[in-house]
Amino acid sequence: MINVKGKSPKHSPQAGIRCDDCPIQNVCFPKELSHQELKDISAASVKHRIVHQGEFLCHAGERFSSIYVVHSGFFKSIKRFYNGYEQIIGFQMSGDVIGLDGIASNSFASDVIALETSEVCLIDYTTIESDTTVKKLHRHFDKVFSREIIRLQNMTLLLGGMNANQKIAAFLINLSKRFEKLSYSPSEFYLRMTRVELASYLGLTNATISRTFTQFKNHDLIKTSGRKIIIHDYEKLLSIILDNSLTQGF
Amino acid sequence: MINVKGKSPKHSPQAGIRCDDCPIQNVCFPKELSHQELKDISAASVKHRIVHQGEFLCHAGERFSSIYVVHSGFFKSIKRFYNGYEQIIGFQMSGDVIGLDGIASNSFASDVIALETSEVCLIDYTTIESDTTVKKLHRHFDKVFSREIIRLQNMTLLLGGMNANQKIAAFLINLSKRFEKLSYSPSEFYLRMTRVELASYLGLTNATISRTFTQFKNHDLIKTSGRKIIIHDYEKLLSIILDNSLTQGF
DNA sequence: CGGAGAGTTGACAAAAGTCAAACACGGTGG
DNA sequence: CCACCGTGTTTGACTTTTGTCAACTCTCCG
Repeated sequence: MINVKGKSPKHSPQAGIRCDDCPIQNVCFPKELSHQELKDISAASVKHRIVHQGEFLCHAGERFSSIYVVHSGFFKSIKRFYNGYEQIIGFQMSGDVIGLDGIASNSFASDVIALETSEVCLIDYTTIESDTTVKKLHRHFDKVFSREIIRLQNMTLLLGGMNANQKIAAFLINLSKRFEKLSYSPSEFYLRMTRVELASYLGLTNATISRTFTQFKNHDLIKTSGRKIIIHDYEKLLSIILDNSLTQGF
Repeated sequence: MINVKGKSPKHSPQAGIRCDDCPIQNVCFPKELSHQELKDISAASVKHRIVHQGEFLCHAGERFSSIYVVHSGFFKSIKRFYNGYEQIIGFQMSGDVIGLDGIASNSFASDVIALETSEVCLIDYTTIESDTTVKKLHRHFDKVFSREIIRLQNMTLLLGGMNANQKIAAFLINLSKRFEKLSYSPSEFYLRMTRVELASYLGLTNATISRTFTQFKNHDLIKTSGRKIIIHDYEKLLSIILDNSLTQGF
């Protein structure tokens, strides 16, 4: 298991940054804003913070209220898995935005840790929302956005951290869940894609897909005939994803 | 090279769907909307379309104006690389949202192709924007969102489709560009992360990172001493990413 | 000067890719 | 109705890439 952990957080003082002469103000605000608008908005909804090396900018699960923009310094963001596996899913430097994954569920989806002493700007998410009736719709689409970001984050975990067995088990379980949500059978369904398409999706080759399906069949985890999939042992599929050692074992 | 292409698009007729009795209406609209609000908004900004198997829902580069929600059927989305390499970055089924990557630059960032005859709902992006002054800010943050989605899409390409040499070349070039944008030297910089962190990010091990750096040094592509990187042959690094065959060749 | 953490390197093992042959299966046309 | 074709799938033999484990080196700091 790779150690990508950060130190426990310490005190985080305020930084002395002003938005109106910030060289990366175009990251935080649209160019079309007048000088006065920018001043007003930044006064109302922007704060600044210093984060020292090794400190957490935010923790996965922590309540979301601000989007962060890196003013100076360097961060890593980490996604953790239930079994303790963790993987870096991004490095952020000056001008990069952190925390977009927090909007979907009002809590951050990854840990972010400073790799050197850094300054960040906090943009208060609640105050940049509009007051009109369309606000609801915007809020809604922000969540859609954020969910897509989380999905892609999970995709990087899968592609960067899993072997072929794990990837395919994860794929099957994911599909099973999605079918169940739509009130279709979670244990018996047809794939709509070819093996080649599946291979492209999972960063594998179709030969490996085939072999792994065969392997899963031989261990009575699933039954397949062509595109039809029957999941026999959901729990074992899950354990393959979570526990690397099992993967080799069977 | 994997063939994940779709057929050339044909005629795409309208589908007969109504939002107010749609089982997945909560995907397109927030729950808090009244029945009347939902009716008004859907009348104003939602259209429907049938896409037959093999047809494109949208092309990368095509002008963006709507977000798509899958009503029924199955899609694949594909990201293409300059050199012709292509990779599937997602499968979408009923309730999944397509096209969020189009907001950043007003054009879609990936091809989306139907794997079976499907119905989609088009949500007109322009009409769901608010009219207040805060509109600019929202529009701005939508772009920030969308850019993050595109970054993660590119990450899945890297993790799913590249070998160690390509991943590391891509990482160095990406970092070089980002430093250049911030008016730092693009050819000489310090890494802020350990080899272990880099390995976690790229889905490799630190041993492989080290070996690849050494290999790059031996071929005069870069010079390293500890965390300091000097890029000697940017063009060759680029060609490693783009051309698989070169990767083996040197 | 010594110790800790980070980085490099070597020997070997395991995973996945490559290439090619064989097989399955659905659709089409004789 | 059946032979044939094309597309997709499975499987085998072999190769390449990357991982694993461990030893060794380097560098920075106290």
